Amino acid sequence: MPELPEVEVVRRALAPQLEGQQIVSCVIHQAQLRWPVPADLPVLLKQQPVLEVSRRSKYLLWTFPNGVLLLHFGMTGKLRWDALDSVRQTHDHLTWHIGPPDARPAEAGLLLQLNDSRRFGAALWHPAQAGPVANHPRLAGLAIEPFDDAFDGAHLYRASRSRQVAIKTFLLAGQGVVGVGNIYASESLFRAGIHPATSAQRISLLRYQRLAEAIRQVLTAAIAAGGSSLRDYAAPGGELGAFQTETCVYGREGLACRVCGQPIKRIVQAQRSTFYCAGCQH
DNA sequence: AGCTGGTCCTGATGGC
DNA sequence: TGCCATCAGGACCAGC
Repeated sequence: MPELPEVEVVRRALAPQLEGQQIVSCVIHQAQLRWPVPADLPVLLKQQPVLEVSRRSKYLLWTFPNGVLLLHFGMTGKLRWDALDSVRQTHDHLTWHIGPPDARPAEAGLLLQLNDSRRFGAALWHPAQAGPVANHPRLAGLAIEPFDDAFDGAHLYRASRSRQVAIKTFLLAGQGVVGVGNIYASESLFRAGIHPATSAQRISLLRYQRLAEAIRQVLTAAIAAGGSSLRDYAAPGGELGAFQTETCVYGREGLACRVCGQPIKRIVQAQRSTFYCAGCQH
């Protein structure tokens, strides 16, 4: 599932391919995603140049002169390049025809498909006249980015005061830092040696400093691992390969901990699986 | 204000 | 072999 590292990997691949190009056309095949895709999106995007491809939390942002397109990949969303004459595949919900900035011939360029079988993803529009995209309702309340210079243990510590929920649940809620999903929450807590059921408000500043560092390390490693599998992504006909990040605890219930050998445990917190090592995490 | 549980959706899985 | 029930999961949101 796309978490922050996956979205960042996509952004890095997509930015040089999209920036400076124009949206020749845009077609909505299925408007019913997490929220309805704006019906006027094809009109808004037609012949608009892509100025920048950026990211906020797990949202991929395409900036145009007249506004910003926000893409969220939910559980199963992905982008795929296709040749112009390709047949649309099952669950391709949005198609962009991408071409050179001053392209007269409509046959120039490639198709970019948004494919999302579970339709937990989203495609939203933020008009330029509404001000900075950070004002968008979906972005306005988001916590700090994990790679922001201002993100550290003290930040997590402050954000967790009066929060009685388990630290794993607190991380997933995205109120202390964004972009840490179910996989990386378990992995970060393992790396920091913190038991996932610990109440967020009862974790010391020192341990939060370790956790903040662990989050950065885990996400950095995941982004680095994604780079290799993504190489094909940008090529026509290529696909985004399965993300082969080596996990320490996630999905390893019953297997030996890579550090101490104890069997990895699985519990359910807030209806989400959590994996941890009772030997390493307290 | 904080917390719990429901909700959207489809594909994979397992039981019978 | 086929059918059906169950489950996973991001993130919002209603209701306590």
